[in-house]
Amino acid sequence: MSNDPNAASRAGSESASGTLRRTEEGTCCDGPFPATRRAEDAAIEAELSSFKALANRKRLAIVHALREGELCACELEAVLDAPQSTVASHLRKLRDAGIVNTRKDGKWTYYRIADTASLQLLDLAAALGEDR
Amino acid sequence: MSNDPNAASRAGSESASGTLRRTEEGTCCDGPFPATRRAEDAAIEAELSSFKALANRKRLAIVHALREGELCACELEAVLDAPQSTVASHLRKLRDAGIVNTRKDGKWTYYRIADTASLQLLDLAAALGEDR
DNA sequence: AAGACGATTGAGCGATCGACCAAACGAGTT
DNA sequence: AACTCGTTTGGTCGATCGCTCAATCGTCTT
Repeated sequence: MSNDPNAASRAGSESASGTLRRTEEGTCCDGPFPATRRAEDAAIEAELSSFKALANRKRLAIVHALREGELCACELEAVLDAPQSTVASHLRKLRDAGIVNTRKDGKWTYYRIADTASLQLLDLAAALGEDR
Repeated sequence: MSNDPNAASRAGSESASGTLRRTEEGTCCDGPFPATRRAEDAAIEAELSSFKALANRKRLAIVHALREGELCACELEAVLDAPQSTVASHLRKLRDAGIVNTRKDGKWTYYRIADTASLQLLDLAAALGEDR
C-alpha cells in the first residue's frame, strides 16, 4: 500500500523539503498552478450548463419519458403531474441546455431528445450512481 | 419538414379523436402512463446523485485538476483558492457520489478520479454544452 | 509532546432553485 | 371570432445550496 506511482512526479511541485501549508511561511504549495487554467474554464462552463440542466428530478423524468419517443407538452404535464408553468419552465431549461428539441405540429409542440449524447450521459451517470 | 417518423406510433396513445387536455372531460391524456414508471425511478435517483455532484463550478474545477493525476487536499485548496472547510465539503460530496477516491499516504490525503466513466461524463457534457 | 494535515461540525448568511398562481400573449384550429 | 395549446412574465414562498468562520477531533510526523 506504499506504492505511489506518480508521487515522484508531483513531489516536484513543492520539493519535498517541507513547508507545505500556510502555517509557517505564508502560502501552501506556493506559486499555485501558474498556467493552463484558461482553456479549461471554457470547458467547465460548458459542462456546468449540461450538468445543471440535468441535476433535477423532474427534468430527468422528462428526459426519461422522451427516451421512448417524442411527446407533446400536454403529455409531459401528465408525466410530471405538475401545472403548466412549472412544466414549461423545466422544458425551457432543457431546451436552453441543448438536451431537447422542439417540433411544432399545428396546435401543439413535440419534444424530443436532441442528441444521442444525452442518452449516453444518462447511462454513464446511472452507472456511476448505482454502485455507490 | 413534415416527416414525422414515429407520429403514427405515438398517435396510438390517445387515438386521434380529440379530447386531449383537462378541458372538456376531466384529465388530459387520461390513463396517464400506467406502468413502467418504477424501474426508472431507481435509475433517475442514481443519475441525480451524479449530476448534482457535478453541477457546481468548483467541484468541476476539482475534477478537472485531477485529470492530470492525483492531488492532495492541500493542493486542491490552492486550486480553488478557498478555505479548508469549503474545499473539504466539496471533496466529500464528490466522494459520496463516487466521482473521486481517496488514498492516505502518511500525513496527507490524495484524491484521484475514481472511474474513467467520470471523464467520459465530462467530455460528453462539454460536447453538449459547447455548441449551444 | 508538539505540530501539521484534514475531516467534521455547527451556525449564520446570502444566493439560487423550484413550485405555484395568475395573467397575458402568440400561434394555430375550428 | 372563439377556442385550444403552449410559452412567457411576474410575483411570492419555502427549500436547498454554497461560503465562511470557528472550533474540535483523529491521524500522522518529527
